[in-house]
Amino acid sequence: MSQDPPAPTSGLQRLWRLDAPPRGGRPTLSVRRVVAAAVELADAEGIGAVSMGRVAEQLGFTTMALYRHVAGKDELLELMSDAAVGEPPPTDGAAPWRARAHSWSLAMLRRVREHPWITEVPFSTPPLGPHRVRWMEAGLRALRGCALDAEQKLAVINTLNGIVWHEVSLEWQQARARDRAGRDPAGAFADYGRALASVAAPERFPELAALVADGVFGEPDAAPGPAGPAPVQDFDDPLVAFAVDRFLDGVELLLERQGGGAG
Amino acid sequence: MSQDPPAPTSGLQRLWRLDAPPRGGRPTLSVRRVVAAAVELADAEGIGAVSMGRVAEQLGFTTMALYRHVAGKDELLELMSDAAVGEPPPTDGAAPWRARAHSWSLAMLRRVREHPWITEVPFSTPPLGPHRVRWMEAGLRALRGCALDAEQKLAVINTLNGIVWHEVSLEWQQARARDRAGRDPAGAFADYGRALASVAAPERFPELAALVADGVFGEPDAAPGPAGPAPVQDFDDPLVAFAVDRFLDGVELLLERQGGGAG
DNA sequence: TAAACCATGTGTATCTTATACACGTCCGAG
DNA sequence: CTCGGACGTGTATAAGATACACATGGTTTA
Repeated sequence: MSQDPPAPTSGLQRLWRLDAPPRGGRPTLSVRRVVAAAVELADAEGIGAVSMGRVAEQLGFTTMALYRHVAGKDELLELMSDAAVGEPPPTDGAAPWRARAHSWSLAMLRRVREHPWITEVPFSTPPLGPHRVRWMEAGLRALRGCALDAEQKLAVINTLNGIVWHEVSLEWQQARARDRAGRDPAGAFADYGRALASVAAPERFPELAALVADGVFGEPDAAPGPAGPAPVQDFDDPLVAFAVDRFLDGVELLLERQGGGAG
Repeated sequence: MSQDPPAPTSGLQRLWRLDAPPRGGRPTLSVRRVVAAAVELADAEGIGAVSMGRVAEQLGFTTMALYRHVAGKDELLELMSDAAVGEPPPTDGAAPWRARAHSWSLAMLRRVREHPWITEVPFSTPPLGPHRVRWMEAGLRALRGCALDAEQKLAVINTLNGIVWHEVSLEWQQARARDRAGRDPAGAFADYGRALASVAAPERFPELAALVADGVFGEPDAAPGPAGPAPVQDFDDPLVAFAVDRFLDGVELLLERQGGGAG
């Protein structure tokens, strides 16, 4: 009755106490290992493949063993996505805020791309995990010296986050559509461009049709082969970079208008 | 063999053919009705509540009846989210692109807010439904007369989308956290602010702690009552508006730099 | 050192859901 | 009038989450 008052936040606590020393005895399983296995599984086969059973199997334990370490699947998902974003990179104290914000965004982009399934996890909670919180802190630190008020800073990092997540989410969906087409040549279009083309009648969707014709979604004359391996484009960021840069330009502009210079 | 070649895209087709005339005879159930019922359910109780069974019950049919009209739950979800975004508002031909883009974003924001569960639907496909596509078209139309190239226009509307969705997603998560706290006063924090406060130790998270202290996440001295009904803030958009405006400012700036004026 | 404890795993049972299949029915076409 | 197909129904199956009660071995306590 002394060491652990049930505390109103078991969930949150678990989120932050991954390292609680193994309490009773043999430290075979652990939250860390469970989460790690789950993340690995998701990386390999998507969140769809993450079931309590599969994770347990991966670890060589029974399904129910997991419940000794996580409250349930929801909590596991929360832990997974927090773990997957991992640690933010250090903030370059010398760089101006603009450059720091930019690289913070790109770092996040890369991280999320490594675990694209994060974008599919149905979050039930706003970001409260230790890693997420550390990214927030890092983002705010990046904006130090920028003359925005607290609310605006928060809006800035939220927006950057939104841009990045949305982008990865789209990439991911397209990639999936692509390889669904690979597996089942009859069931889906080889790529988003072709699908859009089939659907965007030029009379009703002139603008869209023009984009498609422009090849913005991929060359329309790319081999329509039954199930080409689809050369995984690795546009390393032009699209996101565009968005991030425009947004940050806008923020800079605001600062200039407001105060004349950077605080 | 004349009216409906099986076509490689039954899914896509169903997405676009909601109005196919009732083929055989009595038009009791229909894709429309199924989707409508599902949307209603999701609006009322969240996507979590949407199961084939519940939807069927809602309509007074058996679960299996639904399968005559949709291929399965995934397709239903796709149809639902397309239906939920609905029709984009008309484009104001007279307004400048900037204003049009702005109101397009706000229209989308409002729409998504009406059906916040959309942000939780695990998309397996890039946007191909008729409504989604119409929103894209509308977005592009809004950008007509703006001297961006095709790719950039696409990036702009994607970004605006990302900003909006991410925002709604956050609002939604916070709202849920809030009323989870209401239901189970011990299980979660009354609000995000308090939760963050409990977690963001000032020594390790100075920036964040400052924000929290600033009351950016809600006043820290708000009654910590066991389950206050939590005055649902209705910031109609200041945060999103900030993001959208900054971004569009950035785009304008780019155009000025590029060409001197708007095409 | 012996006894009690408790954290950890296990096995089994249950409940919810999605979905395959086969059957009956009623409509309109020939 | 009869046949075929669209539409609903009912039943069966399988996956998955999770509650519960029990076994076990190290830790702690008397």
